[in-house]
Amino acid sequence: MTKLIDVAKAAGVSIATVSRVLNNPETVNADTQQRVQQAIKSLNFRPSRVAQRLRSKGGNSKIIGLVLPDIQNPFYVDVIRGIEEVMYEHGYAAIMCNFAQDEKRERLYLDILKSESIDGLIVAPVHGRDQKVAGLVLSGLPIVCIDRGLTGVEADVVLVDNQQGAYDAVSHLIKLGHRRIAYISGLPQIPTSRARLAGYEMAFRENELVVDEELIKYGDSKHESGMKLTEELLALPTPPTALFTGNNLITLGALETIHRQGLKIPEEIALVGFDDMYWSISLNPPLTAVKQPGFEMGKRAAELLFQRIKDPSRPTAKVVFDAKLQVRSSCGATTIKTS
Amino acid sequence: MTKLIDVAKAAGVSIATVSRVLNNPETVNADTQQRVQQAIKSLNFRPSRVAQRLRSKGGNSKIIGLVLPDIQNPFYVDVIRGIEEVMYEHGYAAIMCNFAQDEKRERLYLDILKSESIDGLIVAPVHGRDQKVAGLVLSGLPIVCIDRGLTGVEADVVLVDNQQGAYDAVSHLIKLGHRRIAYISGLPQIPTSRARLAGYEMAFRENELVVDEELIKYGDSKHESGMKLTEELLALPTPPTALFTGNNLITLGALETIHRQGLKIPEEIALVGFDDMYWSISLNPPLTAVKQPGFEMGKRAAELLFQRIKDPSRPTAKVVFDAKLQVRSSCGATTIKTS
DNA sequence: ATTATTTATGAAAACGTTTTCAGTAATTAA
DNA sequence: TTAATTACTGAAAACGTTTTCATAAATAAT
Repeated sequence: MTKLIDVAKAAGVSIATVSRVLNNPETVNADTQQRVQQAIKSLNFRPSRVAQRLRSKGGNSKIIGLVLPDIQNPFYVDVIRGIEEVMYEHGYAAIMCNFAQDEKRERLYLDILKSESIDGLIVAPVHGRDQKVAGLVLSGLPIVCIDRGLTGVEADVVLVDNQQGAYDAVSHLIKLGHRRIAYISGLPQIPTSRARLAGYEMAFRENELVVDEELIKYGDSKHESGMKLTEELLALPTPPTALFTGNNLITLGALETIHRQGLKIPEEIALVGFDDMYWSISLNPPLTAVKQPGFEMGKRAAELLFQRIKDPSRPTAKVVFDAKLQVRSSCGATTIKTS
Repeated sequence: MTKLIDVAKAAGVSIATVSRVLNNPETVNADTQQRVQQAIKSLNFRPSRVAQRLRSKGGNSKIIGLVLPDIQNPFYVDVIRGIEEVMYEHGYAAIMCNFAQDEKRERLYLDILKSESIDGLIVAPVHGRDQKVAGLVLSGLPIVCIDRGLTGVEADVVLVDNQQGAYDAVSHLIKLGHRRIAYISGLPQIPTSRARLAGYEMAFRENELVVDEELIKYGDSKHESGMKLTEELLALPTPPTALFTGNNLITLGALETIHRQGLKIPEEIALVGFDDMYWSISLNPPLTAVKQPGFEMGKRAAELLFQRIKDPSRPTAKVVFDAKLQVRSSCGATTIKTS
């Protein structure tokens, strides 16, 4: 690795001058500058980011942390892509930490990131009262939360109106005549799970229907749990006529169980999922789903993070995107009216 | 941030001793050790990885780089999960770089990683003669290639027998009676695209059939290109009776086009894809596909990387996994025999 | 012509570790 | 009892930057 001193020698200046050419070119004489630039180019010099980070901490180490619950969920992949898009433009790199919905793992990653002296952090906290993340916010590290906010501490957050999205989905099912609508939730401690439940309940309330508690199931937001809970629901004495699934992976699990049991969608069981995928149209049947703009959310989060890195004292922002119902064919009118 | 000196003061020792307790506990007296450990705990001290990395370069900075072509492709997501699994066990973090099949972007990320003093790198090079990656290998950085090897330079590599996988897929179609089988390839410069083409051609040759060049299309390995090229194929005077798609995303694109045109699978057009997804069974129809064990590949790559970090001189390894055809219902017998 | 100001540069400290080297205290060998 | 090891520990250098401070040269002001 060529370093500052090599360039300095080649250009016949001190390392301070080389550093200045790199960071404050205007403070150095034009032809010295030229000589240094030349040396830099010919030696193909690139400053060590590690040394940079060690020396000048806070705000120009060009690396951020990314802490997400589940990289297997296409929604978060979209988020990552959005974040990466704007990171790349700024010459930033990201340390990716996938904590798989496991709080212990999240903690470990946060510790690592802390000791990596990152400039900032984008995180979807395990739950709203995540002390570890809250502590980092308080410590002054620029942080923006995505998908889920933090209660009790001020922090930027980018998310979707989950309650509204769920409400729309369930209302749609109700309008189609469904009355026994099950909700397969993700982990109950995740704020989005609760918000979506609230939307579900709101739809029932507004239609003067009562929710049957046995139709609400809690899982762990993964494919397997979607499969298993769907089995349980279908095994009920009076099974639901429609399913509202709490996220992407649950939806796919539910689909698998339904197909394995040879049930017809939507004739025998209707399905609406939270989270759309660009290939939802190719599912069997094309899936009706609530779409979150993951890519845009990621971009927005990254932009907010840069803003905060630049100006740590700016007031916190809460960006709420719309969740839009994409109607396809997985939830036609019910044949088994139960009202 | 509490640092070595704080712990040292609290324990009444020098920073050297604290460092030793951390790295070579056996060299320090038992009760001193205890005192230091106590101080570490009570101050909640964690060494700065940045300083560690700057000081002792090569092999214990606990961070690696991850350079992949397309995070949107579920195959790479599996790979990442596998890698992450073993990274996590070792307390390593990964800087994730998604170069989106763009060589310029790959180069920039590699430069960044270099100046981050990573311990090692797992990469799927843009193409076999990737000079940038080759240069890094030559420079002595521990590297393992995944999904695609490097020609002309010795490096560890983990991949799948692409030719065999493609051969199996196309043979299967031929056995079902198909003769006009199209191949939608990803970017031709990607080694896997070529290996899969070779498998395709081999299947034809072994069955004493000739390939019709107009049925081979090259795209950019993404969803859109899968859609577009499928349209082109279907618009042919005598369209193919079966499609072999070169990767995940192309398959989904093809599916979308086929559905939009209202064609029946497999009656009007059969489909076999390269890359399976765990939800392939929920597609319409359940997809027959060649499955790569992405998760295992990722784990293996990470293990190889650790081995090489420990012993940079060990001979390079080439790990070839099997690609297994998962037969589902997207490619029944053809009705339009053309032989 | 002298002083004050500006411009351009370098020397050296600092960031937080690891590691070498040397030295002291304790143990063993003679 | 003295010499030779051995076991611990600390001082200081090193990693590659950025930045402060001082200084020399050049310019402007008197």
